[in-house]
Amino acid sequence: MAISFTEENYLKVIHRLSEATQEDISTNAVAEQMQTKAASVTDMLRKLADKGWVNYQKYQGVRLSPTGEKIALSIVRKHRLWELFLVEKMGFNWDEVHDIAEQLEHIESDELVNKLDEYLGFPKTDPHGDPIPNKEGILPELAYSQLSEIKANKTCKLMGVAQDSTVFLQLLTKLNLSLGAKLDIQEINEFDRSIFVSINDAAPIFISHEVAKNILVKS
Amino acid sequence: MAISFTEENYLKVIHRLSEATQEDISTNAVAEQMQTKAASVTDMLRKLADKGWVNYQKYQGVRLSPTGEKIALSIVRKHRLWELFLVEKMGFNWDEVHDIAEQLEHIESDELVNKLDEYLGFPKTDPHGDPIPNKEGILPELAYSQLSEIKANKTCKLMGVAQDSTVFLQLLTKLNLSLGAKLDIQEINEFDRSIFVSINDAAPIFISHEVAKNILVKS
DNA sequence: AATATTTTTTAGATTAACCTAAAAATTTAA
DNA sequence: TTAAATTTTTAGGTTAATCTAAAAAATATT
Repeated sequence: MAISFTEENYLKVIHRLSEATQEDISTNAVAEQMQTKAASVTDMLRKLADKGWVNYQKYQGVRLSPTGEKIALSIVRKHRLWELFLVEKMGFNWDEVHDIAEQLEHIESDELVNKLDEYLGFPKTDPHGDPIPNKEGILPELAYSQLSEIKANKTCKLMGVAQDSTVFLQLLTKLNLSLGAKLDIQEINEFDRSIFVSINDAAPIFISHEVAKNILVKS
Repeated sequence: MAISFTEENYLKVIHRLSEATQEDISTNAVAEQMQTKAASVTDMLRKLADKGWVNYQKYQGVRLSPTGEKIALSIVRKHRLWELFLVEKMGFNWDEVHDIAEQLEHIESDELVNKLDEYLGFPKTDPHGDPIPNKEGILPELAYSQLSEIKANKTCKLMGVAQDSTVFLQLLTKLNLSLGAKLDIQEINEFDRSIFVSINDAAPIFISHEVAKNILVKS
């Protein structure tokens, strides 16, 4: 069945919201992510339900159906492969690729996606540490912790970010924080929960709790 | 000013039709290329004229304005660079890339296009021998002849094709005809204007006039 | 030059995706 | 457990891109 860019974006957003919770996703939550009004979302949810891509009962919120899940994962796969392509092959920085990948993720050609995957060496993660679903739509679960949850005096490694907004990534870059960085937590301040941390054995600096929440690490 | 995919496709089609003639382009000609109805074309031409991308007077046909020409060339540039990328880097055949490039040509990022250009080594032509406009939108004029215009007993080299439909390109591939092939014209048959020609010094074969018209060569 | 044919435009509808404003349902709080 | 607040849906419109059918203009033919 034919699918429009808009429908793809809705499925992607519902998928993203579903990763964070087991609950059904509310109309308002979708509206906020789609930067649109709740009324428009209601219309679209009915349409997506008619097409069999979501389970939706009015006033009850929405979930992806198995077919919808498959479609969403194929979009995520494309998005992340293209992001990696842009960084690895085109020489973009990790904070510059999101918007271009938002366009490229809608290119329709399974053959192209699989060739791209091969060209990149069947990568497991994108430039932000997010896992790339494979051809079968299986997404390797990477069990990382938020830096904000790590105890003082522990050492860990930066494996990913929970956000890929330009401002956030540029801040990390400024702090010399990139994938693979070694983090030694010296101290956690009770007052504002900011973290005093040494990055790659350099002199320690302060990182806000807000930033630490969006940094994913492996012990 | 914002531009839609549809508007881009109209400008591209008007540009393509304008290459073949000095005359204004008729509504019907555009309709045929766009696979749509003349009435829809009329509406769109008025809109494109309002935006300043074409010069259009009703019943008088249409031409690209300088701005429209610039936009059209940037789409052609993207299309051809992506086609070359697909063949050179992704390993597609020259008859498989057209439809994917039709999608990729609408990706909006000057930075990406220029990086792609660099990545491909600032190529002059695409996989079908068509010239690639440079960053400034200048399209190198390649003065090739149709194989159908070459006299008997001459030798020439295959430099491009005047068509990139899958059926045509697959036929050429079957005949062992690809860019750079050496062609020795043995004889031109008066009856059907078919050509008896040796390809890369192999035993000569027959090529129809229709095929020869779509093969571009350099003497 | 008058008529027939073809091309192009206009008029009026349709569909997808959105909107605002108002109504209905659900959830929260007194 | 009612009332208040919030969320969601419905109703009715808008815009872009298309369509069909009919009217108007341009071109070709006798």
